[in-house]
Amino acid sequence: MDLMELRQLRYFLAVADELHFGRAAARLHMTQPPLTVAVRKLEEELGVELFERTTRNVSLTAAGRMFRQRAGAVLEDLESAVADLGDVAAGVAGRLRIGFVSSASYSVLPRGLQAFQELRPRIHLEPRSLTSAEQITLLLEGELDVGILRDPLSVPGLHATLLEGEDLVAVLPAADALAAESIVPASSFHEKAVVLFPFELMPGFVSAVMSWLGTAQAVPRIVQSVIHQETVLGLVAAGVGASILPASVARFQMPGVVTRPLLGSPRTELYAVESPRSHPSSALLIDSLRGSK
Amino acid sequence: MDLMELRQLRYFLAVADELHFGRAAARLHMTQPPLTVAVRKLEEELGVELFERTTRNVSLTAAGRMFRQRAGAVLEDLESAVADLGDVAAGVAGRLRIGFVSSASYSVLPRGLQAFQELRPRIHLEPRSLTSAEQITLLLEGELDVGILRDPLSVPGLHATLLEGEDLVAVLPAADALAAESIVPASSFHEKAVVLFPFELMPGFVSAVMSWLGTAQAVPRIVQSVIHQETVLGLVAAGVGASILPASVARFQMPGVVTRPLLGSPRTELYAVESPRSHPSSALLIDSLRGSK
DNA sequence: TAAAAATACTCCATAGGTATTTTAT
DNA sequence: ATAAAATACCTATGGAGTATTTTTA
Repeated sequence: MDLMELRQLRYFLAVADELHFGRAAARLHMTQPPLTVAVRKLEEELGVELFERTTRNVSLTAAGRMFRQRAGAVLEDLESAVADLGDVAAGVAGRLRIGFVSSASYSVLPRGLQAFQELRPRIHLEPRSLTSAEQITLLLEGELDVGILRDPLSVPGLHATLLEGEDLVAVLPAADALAAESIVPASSFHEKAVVLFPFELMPGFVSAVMSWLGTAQAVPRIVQSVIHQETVLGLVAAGVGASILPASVARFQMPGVVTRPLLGSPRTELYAVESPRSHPSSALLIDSLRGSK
Repeated sequence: MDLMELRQLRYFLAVADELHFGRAAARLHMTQPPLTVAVRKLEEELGVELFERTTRNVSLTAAGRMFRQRAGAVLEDLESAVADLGDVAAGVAGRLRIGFVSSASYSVLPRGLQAFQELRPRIHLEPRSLTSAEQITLLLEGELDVGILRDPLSVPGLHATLLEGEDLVAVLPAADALAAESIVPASSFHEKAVVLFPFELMPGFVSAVMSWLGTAQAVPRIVQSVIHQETVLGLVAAGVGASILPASVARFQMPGVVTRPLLGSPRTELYAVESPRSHPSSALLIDSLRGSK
């Protein structure tokens, strides 16, 4: 059964169409004897008679009729796969696996994907919400074509493109003393209860925050590490602690939470990172993300 | 493109699974060099790179990922077709194309098909209402596996099995003078307006009727030739003419129509006819039709 | 430097050709 | 008697093996 070959299927289908070995051979640009032999061999391998033959008449058996249908469909499927291959290689078809940090899902991502989809309607986009660390792992394994993440620690083998920079802001419970300030210095976070993203999952972003705090030797007390911006805001509103987040959190307008600019205007940056063995349209996607800021 | 072979697809899929030419070759019970060559050749034929390779790392390209899906599905489809082949050849699966005259659709057919379907649930039955003549043509062409028809003129190459015999009856408008008789002789049809099936479409049945009429040299006036029993009854009810039909028409109880037995009790017979190149379960179907009379 | 892919070559299995025979109408 | 499938035999392409080289992490 492992010896069956497409050649034999093509021969079988030609004979099934013509019901005449001579004409089928002509159509296949070959002579009749090897065709007869090849079809016989196929029947032996399958253990089933596909044709009833006399020297005057060739006709399909019930099994042959069934196999004609199925084998024909198989060949068509294969041909359509081959036809699509060129399009995928050229980057006009296929699927593109995209990772993104949740904070990208409100601005860059939706607009960028939409712009890209208009250029490449036959590419199926598969965006997944992932942490920066997860994305870097998957990008290196080739399981992701493009990652959208914050402040990547530069990783060898991955090329990063800046999508947008954004100021960081202090996120404070309304009742917090610091809420009275119009601008918050790093020193004021010293010994303060703080809710932050876990370093392991967002190494770039957290180290950016830490380096700003380091300018004033401020060492905050990390009371919680949580992954999602929304959760951070909830904890701040509940008075668990203060936090530092990208300015775009202001979009949420959460009651009981106020935001203040930071002294020295530290920034966080959103990058698109391309896998070395990514889909050929990855570059175009990154352009779309940059263009639709 | 016409040179692609299943062997190459199997090789490609093995390498795509292992992402390592050496291990893939082992799995295929072959050595590494010819595997490398075969995959390279496949890529050349397709005009597309399926793998990114270094001596340290083999990974799929976007095109390769797509082709892996599609080619894998193609192989599975083919294997399932091959697996089903045995069942079709053994007659436990497949489709069975059945022709029947409309008058069989009330008794033999439904019961017979149901009985058969219980024995062979995986065979898909395809019954079609056809005239006797159409059935004989299709049976000879191998386009039909079994035909159910009346009084076949014996045709070389077709084997007929008697399913049931039935008396013929006179079918008369209620107002007809013959309706007063309790039994109708052939002679009374001489010169009489008669509605009958067309000879070309039901040669066996019509010649049976004619031969009975011939016993009394009766020559009726054929005023209409129609195909369906139901239409014949409508015309008789409308007073267009008398007719001769199988006794089972009594089932219809049509107002304005009476039936009378015929002198000499001529009969019509329902046969199952098997195509010479029919499905292996044709014989079983015919048994089912006979058994459930 | 070591592991793995690529290249070079050799051999033989088999696909396909030519010539002929068999068979069914 | 003839058309077409089956058989016999031959040839050569190319698939697979062994030995070796090249590459990169």
